[in-house]
Amino acid sequence: MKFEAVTIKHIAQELGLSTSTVSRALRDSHEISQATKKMVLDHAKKVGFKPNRIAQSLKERKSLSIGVIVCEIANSFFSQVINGIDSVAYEHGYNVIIAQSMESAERELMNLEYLTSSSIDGLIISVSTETKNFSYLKKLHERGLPIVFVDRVIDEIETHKVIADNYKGAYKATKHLIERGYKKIGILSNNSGLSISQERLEGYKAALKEANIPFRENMIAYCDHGGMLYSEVETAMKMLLKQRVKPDAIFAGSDKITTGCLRFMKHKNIRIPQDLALIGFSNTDLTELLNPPLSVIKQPAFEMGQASASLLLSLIESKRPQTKFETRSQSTELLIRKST
Amino acid sequence: MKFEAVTIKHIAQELGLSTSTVSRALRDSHEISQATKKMVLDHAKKVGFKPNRIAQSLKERKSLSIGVIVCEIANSFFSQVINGIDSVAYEHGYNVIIAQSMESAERELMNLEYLTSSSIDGLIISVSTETKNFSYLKKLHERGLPIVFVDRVIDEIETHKVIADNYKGAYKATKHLIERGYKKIGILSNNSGLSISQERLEGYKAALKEANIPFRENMIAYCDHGGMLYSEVETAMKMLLKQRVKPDAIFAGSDKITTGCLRFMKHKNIRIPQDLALIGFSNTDLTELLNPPLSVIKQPAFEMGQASASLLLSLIESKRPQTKFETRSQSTELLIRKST
DNA sequence: TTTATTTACGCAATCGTTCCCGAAATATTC
DNA sequence: GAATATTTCGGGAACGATTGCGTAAATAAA
Repeated sequence: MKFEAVTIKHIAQELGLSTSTVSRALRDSHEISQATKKMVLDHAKKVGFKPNRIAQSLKERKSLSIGVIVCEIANSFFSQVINGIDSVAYEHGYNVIIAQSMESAERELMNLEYLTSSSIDGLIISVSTETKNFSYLKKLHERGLPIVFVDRVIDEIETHKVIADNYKGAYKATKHLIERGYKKIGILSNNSGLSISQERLEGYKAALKEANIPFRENMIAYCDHGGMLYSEVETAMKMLLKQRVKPDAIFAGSDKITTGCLRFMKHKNIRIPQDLALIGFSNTDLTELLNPPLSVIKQPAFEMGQASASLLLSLIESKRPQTKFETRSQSTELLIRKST
Repeated sequence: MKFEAVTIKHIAQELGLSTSTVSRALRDSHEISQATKKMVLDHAKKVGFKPNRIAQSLKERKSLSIGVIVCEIANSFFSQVINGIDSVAYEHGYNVIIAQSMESAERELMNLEYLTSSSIDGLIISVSTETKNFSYLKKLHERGLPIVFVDRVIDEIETHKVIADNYKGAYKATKHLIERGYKKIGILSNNSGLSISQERLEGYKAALKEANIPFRENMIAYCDHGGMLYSEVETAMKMLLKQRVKPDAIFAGSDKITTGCLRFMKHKNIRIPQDLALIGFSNTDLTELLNPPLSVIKQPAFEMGQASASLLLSLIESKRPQTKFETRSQSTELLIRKST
């Protein structure tokens, strides 16, 4: 099935002009007379001419589309980020091509190859939990592909990065728990290799230290795939609960881990917050409707998406190679509810 | 910033061959000797050659990308649909370009113009609540753009459609309420113009009729934007509750309406299900963690996405214009929990 | 040895736009 | 009125990959 479009050549023929003249008239060049311009424009409108973006891309050597790789679209945080990206990309006439890594380094690599072969002008990526080898990404970056990291960043590559203030968010959450009287605070962390995990762990430790509570290594359990599988949250929680000194509160490190933890506690009939308090990073707008209403640290996901898109566009549209990069850290919000 | 890629021309030059030979060697043409093939392939691999998809698209007159328009990405139902679309599109080497209408007919039209000018090979769309004028879409379809409707379909255009079994879903939900002893069942419907609203209303009516409960017009309230704004759910609920005969149960017609309704009832301290029972269409995986755990009708969103993508691809890749179209209806699931 | 056939490759056009040149046609200057 | 400047347009070459056609050389058949 073909979708026959009208081209500049058609217009030129019907109007007895050359394609160059038509092209210039459409682009409002100064070297075309008002009369011809009007004629061309009118006719173009009449026949519904739409420039072929693919031909333009080939000629201009840019595709006007940006690639986005996140671990999962159907995740409230990332879907909000995408929403933000979409909003500014759209404004600037860019397409957004989305791919999911599903927390798999292999799929991420495939997506990467795929998107770059699709001639994207730039990339926004939040690396998967599994990714340990950044060489391909690095190579792409060195070859000149504009890249912006969002949320899950890596140090090895110098470029713009957009993150939430994970340190402070975790600090605030932990401090809140301490102020509520909890002293044995378990932390359900995302994959230890992730930047967000490390920052959040630091924030957690800082709050403990400030309250003179010693940090215990066995109070930390990792969910290597960010809670994408319920089973890993379950295992982590069981590990935490079979310690000699059981935690009286849990601080969960990601959206899926937080809700996964809540699910676990419900299954085990653990009362919240009496038996065990719960606070975690989460971006669903349903947290206040949960049982109990969940205290959460909320990230400005939409704004983070917007920021990363505008940074990427500035990178793409800059004439000469950038050398100054910024890491934009956006503040999180602590919402205190019944679970703590 | 440019991202200089290696082209066929480079390879040809370095190997002392013509571009045609290189191209043919890469495509494993029979008219190239094994020796040259090997030489080209090895060299291509060494320099990391990736064919320029834009040039291919221009030549082949297809872009290998499909457009998707939904009302909102950050909506559990649609993000799952997109997930399904992505999974099959990716397998077939297609890009997915996503746009959001935000329930606005104007934005939808802009997205439509935008995506088609981006030379998409086909379109999957779930129309916005506001859309009343389908002429642009119709024109596109007549001009040969393959289109598949998902969830929110329109009768005016004959093509493949993928829907959930809305009639049966609504019927099951209403019947369930009746069996639980509720007789005054209010319905919080999505925009009345939408196919899904009509089908769900019919299912609701059928269940009432079967139980000899008369249908009352004032038991139905509409949320014209599908509950995208909390305020419209609030208004609708207030309207329902100020009737002379107040409902003892609510059947909500969409994801956002269902959770919006729950939110409203919490704010008003309405006990669920004692004062008012609640069941609704929803696809969030958090419903069992809500307070109370919500009885819902769940749609096979991921599978619907998959189905629409494969139908679209069959349309795109079919040699001659299709005339036989199917409407694939996928069954919903009734999950009974504490809210009813 | 001559003719037919196959093998292996290059030339050039094509997809739809853009843009560098050059060239009329018209306008301006001395 | 000749020389110069300006305006307005067309020719044609890109962009990168694909492909029909042509052809030289190598091989096979007569």
